[in-house]
Amino acid sequence: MARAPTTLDTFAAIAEPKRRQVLDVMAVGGGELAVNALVQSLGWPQPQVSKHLAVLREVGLVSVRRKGRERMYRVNGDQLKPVYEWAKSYERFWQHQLERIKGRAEEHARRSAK
Amino acid sequence: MARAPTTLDTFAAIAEPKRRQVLDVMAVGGGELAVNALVQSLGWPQPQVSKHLAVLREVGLVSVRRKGRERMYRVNGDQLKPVYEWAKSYERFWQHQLERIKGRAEEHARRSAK
DNA sequence: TTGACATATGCCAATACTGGAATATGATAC
DNA sequence: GTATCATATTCCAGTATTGGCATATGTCAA
Repeated sequence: MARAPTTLDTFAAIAEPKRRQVLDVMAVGGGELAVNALVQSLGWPQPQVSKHLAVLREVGLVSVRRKGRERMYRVNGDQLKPVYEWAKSYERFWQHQLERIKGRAEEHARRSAK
Repeated sequence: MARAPTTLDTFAAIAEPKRRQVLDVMAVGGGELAVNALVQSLGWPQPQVSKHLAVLREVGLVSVRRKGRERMYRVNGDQLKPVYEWAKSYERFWQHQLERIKGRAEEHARRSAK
């Protein structure tokens, strides 16, 4: 057996740093952006941009609209809400700084001892 | 050329559904949990649990403490804050969606009232 | 020491993901 | 029609990741 579910979901989609970058550029743009505009902004090969957009589209993180021979992409933030909610449910855990420091020190000691 | 950066970061760590499950069980527990307790709760083979814990440890999502021959794991929610912040920065994109739904509902109500 | 318990690690096979280049599709303009 | 622009898709190679099993490490108890 092998690589597990790989359910192509939102979490998997945003695991790729480049995909987050794509979303970030689109967010700054605010409205719609053509693929070419993204290619310009990001400086990546066009097929690479298109492929990342395809993944984002499949999980519903972006939506597309045809406009002449261009395709206008728009962020669909809706799909990020579950991520937000999930992370937020751990809010109570990010206040115990003493605990964190202690844990890190132990981890470091463990690794150095090897 | 291959599988890209794969910078083993927080986003990649939580991309695995099972890893989120591990965190969720630990969060419900509230405090510390031994590996065996996780194995019991999850019903997975022990090596699998240990390996997922190792990944979570490497990115700092959990911390470990020795207690006799057990290892007590604890959620380190601190590392989830960046995820929370990033998703939150897209808040306006899902509020926008809400506005649109609200607008449509009002429109519908107005038409029904006629 | 020996043995049992708790956890981590190493090795392997299978797979799925990414980037790259070439090519296909689709739409406009001439 | 043909040429050109904009974007998507296909095929490929390389690699990272996962699960499964076996085994190693580490700790306590008798």
